[in-house]
Amino acid sequence: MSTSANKFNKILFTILKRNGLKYTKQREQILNTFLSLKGHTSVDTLYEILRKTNPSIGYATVHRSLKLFNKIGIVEMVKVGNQKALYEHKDKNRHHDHLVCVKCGNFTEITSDELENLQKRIASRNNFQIIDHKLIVYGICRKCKNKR
Amino acid sequence: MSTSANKFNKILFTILKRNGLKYTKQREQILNTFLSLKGHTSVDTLYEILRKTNPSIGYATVHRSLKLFNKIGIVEMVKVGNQKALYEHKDKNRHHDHLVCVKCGNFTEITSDELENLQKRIASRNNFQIIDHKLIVYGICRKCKNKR
DNA sequence: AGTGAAATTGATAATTATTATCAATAATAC
DNA sequence: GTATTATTGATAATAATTATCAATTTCACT
Repeated sequence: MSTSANKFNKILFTILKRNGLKYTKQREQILNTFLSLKGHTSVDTLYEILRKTNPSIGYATVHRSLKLFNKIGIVEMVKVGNQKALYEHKDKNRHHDHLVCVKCGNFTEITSDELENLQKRIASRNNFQIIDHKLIVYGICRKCKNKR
Repeated sequence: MSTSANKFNKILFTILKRNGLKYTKQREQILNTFLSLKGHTSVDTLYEILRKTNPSIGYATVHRSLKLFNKIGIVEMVKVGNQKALYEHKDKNRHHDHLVCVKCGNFTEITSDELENLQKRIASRNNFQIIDHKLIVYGICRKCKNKR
């Protein structure tokens, strides 16, 4: 096991403990495999990959774990419309949002300090205590624009 | 039928026609009943209300119609997480977004020119042709903050 | 007004993602 | 090491949405 994986595992252990949860082999595997992937990963995709190294892992466990990781703040969940949930790495410091192309379905990640600040102003105007926000901009990406 | 309903019906007819769709009694009823309600309406709620005046109307028709109305731009759809879709009146001129309270589930509508402009800047930076956007801010509303 | 092509409806089945159930197993505090 | 408690894996249940399809309705065109 690599040093960085070891480091992640310690962090995982600490966070789970802090939340009164147990550190399990499955959770370790699921998180490490998830972190080895880039971009946006669905439960199904991750499950299929995990099965190669651990054929006995259960689908429900993968589903539950990703959901749990999202809840305790170590992975990010993105949902667009009725589509299935996708999970992505959590930026350590910056929240990011998404441009979604309605033609090809691809995501572009965006970060914007202006948006973070604007959000705070809007919330304080409404006497609203922000926990999080999700901005999805729908449109047509550069590639698809050029296609026509 | 009221004058305003008549007006809506003409608009509906025009928009349907423009989209190559037919004007039906059901679509008229569904839209008019929907417009007579305030706030955020689910398919189920609207279906139950419609059944009182038209017991033979089908659930699928209500579902399809709201979805269609959203597609052709005459009603707005809001989805939060895995919850069922809610539909709301479309603001004629202004897009609006939502603050969602994670405690009580209530929505607060917000409009922001700053956000509209910011969105445009972000999109143009990414060479992205905007169609629409949805911002949902999750947090705790004034009422629930004061409750504790 | 009548007609024919095409769209819509209503009932219901199918689909899909997610969540619940529960006995067996594993992790952790003591 | 043991008791307690959470988690796992398999699968069933749930819930929203979408597909199917025969019967009906709309509408463009005479």
